This record gives sequence, structure tokens and C-alpha cells, in this order.
Amino acid sequence: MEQSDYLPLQEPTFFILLSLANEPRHGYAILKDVEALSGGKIRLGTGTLYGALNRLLDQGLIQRSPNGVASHPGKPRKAYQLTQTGLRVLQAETSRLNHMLSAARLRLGETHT
Amino acid sequence: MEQSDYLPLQEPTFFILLSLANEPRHGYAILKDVEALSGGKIRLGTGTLYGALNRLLDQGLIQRSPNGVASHPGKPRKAYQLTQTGLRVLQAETSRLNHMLSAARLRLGETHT
DNA sequence: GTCTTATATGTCGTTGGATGACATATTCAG
DNA sequence: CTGAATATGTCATCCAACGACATATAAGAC
Repeated sequence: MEQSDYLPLQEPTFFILLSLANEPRHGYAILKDVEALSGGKIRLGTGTLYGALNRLLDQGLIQRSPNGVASHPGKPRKAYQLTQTGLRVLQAETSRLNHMLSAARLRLGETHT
Repeated sequence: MEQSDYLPLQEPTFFILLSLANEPRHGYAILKDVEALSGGKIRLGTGTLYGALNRLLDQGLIQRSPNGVASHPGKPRKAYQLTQTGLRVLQAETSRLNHMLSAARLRLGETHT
């Protein structure tokens, strides 16, 4: 299994992995984080989110992380973290994005950005 | 209809539009151009290509272009070109890609590129 | 002349991730 | 007690991508 077998990532999946890049988070926290991270442009539906989390678990790109014990509203939290594979996939996807932008600059004639 | 209604673009669609950014091309030429443009990494299947071309026609992102009269092997060529809408969508997608990379740099801690 | 290769367009069934609607549970503030 | 924010989850549907297959033509090799 190479990381390229998981590419390309779709937008929601990309942001979910990115949200977990530095620290473990539970689902709802990912939801809010992605919204902030994208400047409010991306609002994950819960169907998209929890579907993706289960798929990513199956694929081994994320894994369960010990839940904090703090009291909080709502159903019990489930925290997740990136696996090494997940990180590699995220980096590979970032690289792919860079290649696409290089190609776009060539054809659309932008100097940089 | 805003250009954002067509986003995000999938990889094949993005490269097809990009291939038409500067000059009209027929399907098979797009196939070869995308392969070159991506450094050989992306090889469109014909199902993907012709399916996408018809969809993009429906959506008004591309339009038929007068066919050259040159003799050539194979079935008669059908040339396509970007519409103004198509160009705007392509630019919007490029912008979206840039935002994603900005977010990735923040979280993955890359200095640039 | 025929065979192969490159060119060229097309159809079709399947898959897989995204999406929106809906359901459920808990804590806290007013 | 009621509503809002928090929190997880299911389900049916949609749609672009994908791979396999089909068809046609021109040119060059032999």
C-alpha cells in the first residue's frame, strides 16, 4: 500500500486530516476547526464528517486517541489522531496540490501566489 | 449560477479545463497534453475524458470549436475551447487550491512553496 | 496487400466519497 | 422548563471517476 493509492483526497477528507495534523481532536472539534481553518468557507456536514472518520479508520490513516475526561455537553467524545501513514498521505496530497498549481501557473500565466 | 457552484473540481476535470486554457484542442490532444502537463503522472481514461467533455459542454464551461481540416488518422476530430465561464471557474479553482495550500502550510509548518 | 501502430471517439456498468435530511443524547443558561 | 450549543450517528441519493470494451481511420513496415 503506497500513500499514492489514497490520492487524490477530496476536499473534506483533506481538511479532516489537516485538522488532526498537530493534535488529536474529536469529531465536533474537527468540524469547528475546519470551519475556522478555511475562513468559514467550508462547513462539513455531519454525514460527511463521521462517514469520513470511519473510512479513515478503516484505511489506517487515523486512529482512536485516548479521550479526555472533562465533563461536557453532548454524547461522549471520541478523539482521533493521525497515524504515520496518515501524515505521509497528507504530505503527499499537499505535494500533489503544489504540482497542480505549478501547472496552472504555467498555463494561466501567473507569476506566483 | 456562480462559478463556485462548480467547485471543487476533480483532478481530471481540472486538467481538462487547464489544457484548454490557451488554445482549443480535441479530445485526444487533451489526453496527451494532460499527460505531458502532469509530468506523465496523470493518464486520463477515455471514459473519464469524453464523459467529462460532455458534462462540461452541458454546464457551459467549454464549447465546440471549428475543426481544422487537416487529414489525420482516426475518427473525425472534435475541437473544444473554454468559455468565459469556464475560464472563471478554472481561476476560482486555482484560487481554492491556493487557499488549501495556505492552510496546509500553517498546519504542516512549511516555510513556503 | 496486409498487419500493426498511433490516432481518435464513444458507451456502459460499477465504485466510492460527498451530501442533506433525519435521529438521538447531554449540559448549561435563562 | 425550554432552547441553544455540543456531540455522535444513520441512511438514501447523487455524481464524477474509472476500467473494460467497441469502433474507425490513416500511415508506415514488410
